[in-house]
Amino acid sequence: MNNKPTIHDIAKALGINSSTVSRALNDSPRVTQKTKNKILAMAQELGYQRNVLASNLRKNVTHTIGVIVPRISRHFFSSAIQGIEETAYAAGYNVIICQSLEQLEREQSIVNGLVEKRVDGLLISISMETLNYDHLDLVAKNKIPLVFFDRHCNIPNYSSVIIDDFKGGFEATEHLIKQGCKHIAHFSGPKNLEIYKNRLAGYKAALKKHKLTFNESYVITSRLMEDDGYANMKVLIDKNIEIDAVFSANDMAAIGAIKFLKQQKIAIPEDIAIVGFSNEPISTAIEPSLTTIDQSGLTIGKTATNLLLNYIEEKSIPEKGKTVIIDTSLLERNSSKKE
Amino acid sequence: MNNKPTIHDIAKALGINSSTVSRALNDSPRVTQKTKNKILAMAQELGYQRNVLASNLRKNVTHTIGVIVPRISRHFFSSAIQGIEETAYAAGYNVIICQSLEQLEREQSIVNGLVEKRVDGLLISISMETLNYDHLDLVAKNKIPLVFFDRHCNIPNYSSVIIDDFKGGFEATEHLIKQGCKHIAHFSGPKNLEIYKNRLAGYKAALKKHKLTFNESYVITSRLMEDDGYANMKVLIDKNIEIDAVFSANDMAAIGAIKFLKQQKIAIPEDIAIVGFSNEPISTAIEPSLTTIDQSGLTIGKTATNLLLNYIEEKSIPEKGKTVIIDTSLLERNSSKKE
DNA sequence: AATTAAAATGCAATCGATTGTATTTTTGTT
DNA sequence: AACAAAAATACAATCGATTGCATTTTAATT
Repeated sequence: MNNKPTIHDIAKALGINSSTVSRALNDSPRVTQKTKNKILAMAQELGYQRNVLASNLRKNVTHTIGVIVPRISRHFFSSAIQGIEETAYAAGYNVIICQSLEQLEREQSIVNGLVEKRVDGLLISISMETLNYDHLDLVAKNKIPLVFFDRHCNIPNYSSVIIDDFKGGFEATEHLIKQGCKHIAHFSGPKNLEIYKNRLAGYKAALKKHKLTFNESYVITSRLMEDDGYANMKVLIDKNIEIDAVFSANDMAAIGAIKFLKQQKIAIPEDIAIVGFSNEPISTAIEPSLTTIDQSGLTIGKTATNLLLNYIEEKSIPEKGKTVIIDTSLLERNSSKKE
Repeated sequence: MNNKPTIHDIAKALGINSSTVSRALNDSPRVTQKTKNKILAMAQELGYQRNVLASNLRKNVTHTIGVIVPRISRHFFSSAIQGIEETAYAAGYNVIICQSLEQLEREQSIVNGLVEKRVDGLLISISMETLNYDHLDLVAKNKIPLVFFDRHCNIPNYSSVIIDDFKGGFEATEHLIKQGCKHIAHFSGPKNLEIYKNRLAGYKAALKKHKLTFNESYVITSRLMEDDGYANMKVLIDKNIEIDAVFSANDMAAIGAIKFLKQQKIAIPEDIAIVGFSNEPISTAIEPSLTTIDQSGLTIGKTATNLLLNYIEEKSIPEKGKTVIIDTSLLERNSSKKE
């Protein structure tokens, strides 16, 4: 039986019109308190629950925001999602989470599905494969507000909430230089992602400032999984490339490198110092503990959601998106402190 | 302008009826291929997208499943969510994620909201505060299929996907006994959660099997955060309670204990051996690496979702829920291996 | 008491797709 | 060519809430 009570049932039971019931339930000033009380009591009695589907259809909203991340289980993303969910929930919005799994095709189909679902807004951290942005045209065409977080695109119309990757890369590298390192390798990620471009740029800038020459062969690009870090480190050692430090663009690859070095009994930080990026929880547990750049997913998620909710409630998408930069800080730990 | 084309626009443009358009778009056999082609072409031309809201209202489905977890960013839950999302996505369902943040009140209000949203099914891992289940009556009343995962309730009507906590607790403890430990403490979690009751029961059973006496004062109950583990360990040491091992009901508390012991320069595992539970990624990074019980969130998430999807598609909720038990295994690492 | 303004409620269309039934068109048979 | 059967399409109600406009009721004023 699908006999969930509707406003019509309430109306009939009270001998009044369903429009009045609707208004009463929405606490409209057009209904007397007396009638409201009667209606509320009857709603309670019948166990009425608003049919959100019908309401949403009529009002053409969903109070739902779509979130696309590469992978939920990555710590950074799950903390960002935590921040997103908390902020959205407080504002009365639900969150639909989808994973691109780093695949462009999946990302495209997800965007399509979410637009079809009529989400009120979108938060996206793009996949490593995302080189073209045609799938976002649909979002623009439907005037759905969109905010990038962390992994953003360089499209002027959209807003982004990101961290200062350049500064992070710069500080990480400068820190190594101050420890006396002169030959600093860099593990970088896919070049279509701005974050990795910027971390690399920060690295280069720090070298330049301290008059160290940039050496192309010191930069190894990979997908920055733990295994990649391990393999990268192995390549550097096997090829006998003379380095005394590594700045890895994320923690996982740094951990991989540390594991390889420990196996080879190469001293960290004495022989090779390591700095990561992101402050994953694992970075405090590994030995030596990993120096890294703190990047609060929670803060990024909250900020991005607040920005998006603003656009949604104002019902206007700005001509020119703005970029909010969340500050980062260097956490000095044992993998790089030489004194 | 809200001029998204509807089936009526397509119908008008072709001089046919919108019901035919609807059937064509749903690939009904009641429409000729010729007409279908015309309609599909026109839909393409107008940039038509189905209004899922209207469709859902009419069909009284949402193709959405609601997921409630205590906290997204906990690694176990984020992997479970990853499994849930992947399975749901493959079946054409979206996933709304909500966090109880371990608060009963929040859990209640979330359940309410999701029922109101007319989710097709629910996956829940209950909060530490959840002692009464009245809020689930609404779910039953609305005949919404519900599957618990990991943190389940002992309500016979519902299905659960859980791991064999008893066996895990038993194996963890027996492993310590086989290493020669005779005074094994246990860090337990809130007693309203079946998982902690069962892990404790496994612990007791192993003691009994090996003729070790169970000592009430060896069991410390807390919320099992890292800080709790640290504090628990401190209490044991400060009180001079003579123990040679700890079985912690989760990894985080075990890590806290390790950190305290390392500070006190107490040797692990020689003086005190440690076993955790869950195989968090951090457990391989800590030194000594943590012996633990492997518990695949991904598998649990996938299994629970498949079970739920079955109930949803069969449109029947079984009288008696079933319990699926996912196997666990002991991962012997350095925090407990004495030889 | 009559009049009018204001407040409360009712009416009916609407959001867009779906679907049971009715009608029209096509196809096949003699 | 006539007719029945089958196939294709059209009609209209429906899902449940919302909302502009119309009508009724109440309150205020003279």
